[in-house]
Amino acid sequence: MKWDELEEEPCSMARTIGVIGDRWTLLILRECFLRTRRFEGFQSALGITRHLLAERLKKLVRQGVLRRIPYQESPKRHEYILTQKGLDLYPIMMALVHWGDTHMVDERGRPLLHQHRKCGKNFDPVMVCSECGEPLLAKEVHTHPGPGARAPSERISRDKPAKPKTRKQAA
Amino acid sequence: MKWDELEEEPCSMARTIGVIGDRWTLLILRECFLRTRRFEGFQSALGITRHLLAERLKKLVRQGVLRRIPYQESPKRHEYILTQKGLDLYPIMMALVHWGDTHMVDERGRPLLHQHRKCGKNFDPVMVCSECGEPLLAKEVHTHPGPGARAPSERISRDKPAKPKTRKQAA
DNA sequence: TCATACAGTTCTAAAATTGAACTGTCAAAT
DNA sequence: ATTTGACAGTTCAATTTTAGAACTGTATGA
Repeated sequence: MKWDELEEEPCSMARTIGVIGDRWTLLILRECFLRTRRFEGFQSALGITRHLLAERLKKLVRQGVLRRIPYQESPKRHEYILTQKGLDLYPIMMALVHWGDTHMVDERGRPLLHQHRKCGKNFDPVMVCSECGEPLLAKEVHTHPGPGARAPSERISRDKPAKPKTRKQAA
Repeated sequence: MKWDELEEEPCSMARTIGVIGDRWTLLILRECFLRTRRFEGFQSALGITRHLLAERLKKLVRQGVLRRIPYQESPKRHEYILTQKGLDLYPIMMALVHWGDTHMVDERGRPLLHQHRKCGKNFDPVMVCSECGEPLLAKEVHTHPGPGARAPSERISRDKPAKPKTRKQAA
């Protein structure tokens, strides 16, 4: 599977991954949300090679996640600013941070705290159902094909139904 | 930056990316949430090379995201099951899907609908503040260093304060 | 005996990433 | 007038990853 094929998969997650699903891109986006806007800023904050940084920024601009805006003439200089499409990545960023806060902190605790302007408190992000407002648990969600689903015949096979025949003892 | 260094960064997002931040790993996890459990199941659903699949599964097991459980003796066969740590990735998956649903669908509409058992409706995931329950907007969140932050002197520089000196006209 | 299911491992070729140097414009300092 | 430094890239060889295909080995059923 080539990476531009990802964007044509009938799967919203695959398409998202096609746009932001690599390590450097995610780190670049972290910096965007931390208000970094310029080439040198990204480069020195991340230690990414200039080559890759240039390429990733181009891709994010092409995808409409960042906008390249001139801030100075001669020599022409540009800032990279999140578009609305980019700002909409915020829940993904927060979800990543929260999982790290939950499962990857050391004895010292969280590297970063988040404060909600509206209520003034440090918070964790919680994902809830848009319809009833209850927190979402994987077990309580059922998926079914939507209008953009691939026809059943095209669908990729999953595990066989485990037709148990006579196998020597499952453990 | 090497990839195991990522996990030692004082940043929860970087650490999370160190565990799940590559394209195949994310797709493997999608399959896990869609109930795929076995090597062949992942391989045929994703078209990933067997080599990479084996490696990624090993890493996810090492990281405690998946557990490798025997389901058959001779030949020994195992299933890969999400641990609680793995199940906790659900908000990340849903956030990825939701962004794709919002920004990457074609005319045909969403490939997959999600139904919440509790309320019976198809829903979108919404990220809210754990303290006040309001939806989170990037603009309304302030970050500040937590106990696990790197000492200020070690901190990486961001853009210069744009000391405007006398430059020829910003556009 | 032969074909098939399953879960890998091994190998080479192709692609992506790293690291370092280089380009070019302009401002400020010497 | 010349040098230095900031900035935003581009170029290129060397290394690392990934892709693609074949191979290993146990066991079942035909």
